[in-house]
Amino acid sequence: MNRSSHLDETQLLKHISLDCVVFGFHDSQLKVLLLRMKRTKDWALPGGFVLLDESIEIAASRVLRERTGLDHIFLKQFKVFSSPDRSNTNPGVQDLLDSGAIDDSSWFNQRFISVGFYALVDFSKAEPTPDLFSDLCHWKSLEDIDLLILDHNQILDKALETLRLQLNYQPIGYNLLPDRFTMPELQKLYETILGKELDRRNFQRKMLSYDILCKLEERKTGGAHKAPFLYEFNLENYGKALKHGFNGGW
Amino acid sequence: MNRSSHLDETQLLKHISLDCVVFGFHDSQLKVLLLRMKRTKDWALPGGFVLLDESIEIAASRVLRERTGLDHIFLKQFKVFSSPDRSNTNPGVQDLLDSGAIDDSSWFNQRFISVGFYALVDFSKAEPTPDLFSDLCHWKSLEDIDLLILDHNQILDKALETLRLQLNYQPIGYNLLPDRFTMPELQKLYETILGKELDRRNFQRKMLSYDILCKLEERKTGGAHKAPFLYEFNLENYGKALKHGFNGGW
DNA sequence: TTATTATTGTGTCATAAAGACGCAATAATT
DNA sequence: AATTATTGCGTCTTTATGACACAATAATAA
Repeated sequence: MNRSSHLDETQLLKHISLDCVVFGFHDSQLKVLLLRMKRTKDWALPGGFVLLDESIEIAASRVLRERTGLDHIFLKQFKVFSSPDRSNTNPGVQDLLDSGAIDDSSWFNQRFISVGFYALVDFSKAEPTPDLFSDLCHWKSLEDIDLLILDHNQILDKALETLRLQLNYQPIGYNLLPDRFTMPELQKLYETILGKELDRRNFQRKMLSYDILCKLEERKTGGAHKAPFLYEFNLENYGKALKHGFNGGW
Repeated sequence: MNRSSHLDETQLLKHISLDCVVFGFHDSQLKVLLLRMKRTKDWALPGGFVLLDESIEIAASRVLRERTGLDHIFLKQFKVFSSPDRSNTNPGVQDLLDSGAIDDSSWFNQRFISVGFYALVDFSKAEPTPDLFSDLCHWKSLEDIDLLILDHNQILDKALETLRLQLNYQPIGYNLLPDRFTMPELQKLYETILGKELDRRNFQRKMLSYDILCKLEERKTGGAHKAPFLYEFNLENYGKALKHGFNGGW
């Protein structure tokens, strides 16, 4: 999908699509970017197709640029969804066609194999923007999400599972938090992703041991209690940690 | 690809292929299954295409069944390779066409996005079998592999990287070793995958702590020295470990 | 202005995991 | 029967994790 008002199918690779699970963090909640389909009002993950001269990664970052206004988003493939009947589950392609939500049946009627990506973005910087087929683009809290079109619930679940796994061997936060943040904020992010509470003091000890944080002189005032220090990521070490991973194991 | 003598392109999903990095373990070495192209004698990873009614996983297991004679192989997607010029690297599609290695130019001339899988198989049980386009199917030691067609070197490297990562949070061995094995054999497998030596006693302690092994009464005789005990995997716990993973971290 | 309150900064102690290494037992070979 | 390389099992030290104590403090309430 591009910014123009219609799909130029001749420029797209057939049978291949991509879907993005875009995570943001706000009000101590994990949010996901969703689109509402114009006519059926069904909700869907942002997605798109691959131009003839694009890699799938380039296509995904183009789609995300269109949906969020952001460039250089953290983006990772996590699974290919290819069940031959994936277009017939939940509100499926036939429902969308029947309802008129999709007017270009020849393109959408083909079988698609979809590459799932998850993305981590700074909630405060993204500007949610609908695509050609949707009238709304919104952040939704995980618990507020029910039925999505096609196999998008499955895609979302798998993305979350992958994100939780990633937490165990890679640093997270740089892409989801503002540049400067407090230790409690970082901890809350981890707790939200994991879905469980962590000990404040042990969390800080472990996080500091990774050597990816810079403690600033400044504190974050305005809260109702003792002002916590601000931190920022040490990008050099953060990058190394991303590359090499924590928890070697062996 | 199927067992018949030609490709029935009408039954295949266009633009989509899959490539498998099949790992085996033999003589204390990690091996990978490779095909030699009929005319160019270039080496390639086993791969194939997706039938109209198949998921990509089903297609991959079909391909592996054809290449190894084995069913229910451990198989995992690890990355999609989609660079628009991937068919023009190394010995690329054009070279294959020029040399006559491929006679069906209309099918192979399209752009493919390839889903990379890695597989773990019991070396002793597999029966390497060439496909339509190859005259040899062989196990090759990692260090003996040089230039492969297309982006297959890149695919192989990424598979190995993924396998090493997997070692840190999942059990490995059931798919690569015979049913009964000794602790030194299991250790050697880990050392080979990781490319480094491990302390014998610490390895055993850690491995036993996972509670996925059953120590048998019997020992493996025939070696030149003290006979080591035989072990087998406790499949129930092994399955749980696969599902839940080691090294929680948080 | 002072007391209150919830939260933050820092530290301790007990337990568990990981790393380094010692030594006797033993299966085939000399 | 002695030799040799390897295995089984253990110890000691260091590091990481889990659970919790207590003083400091920023906004708010009295």
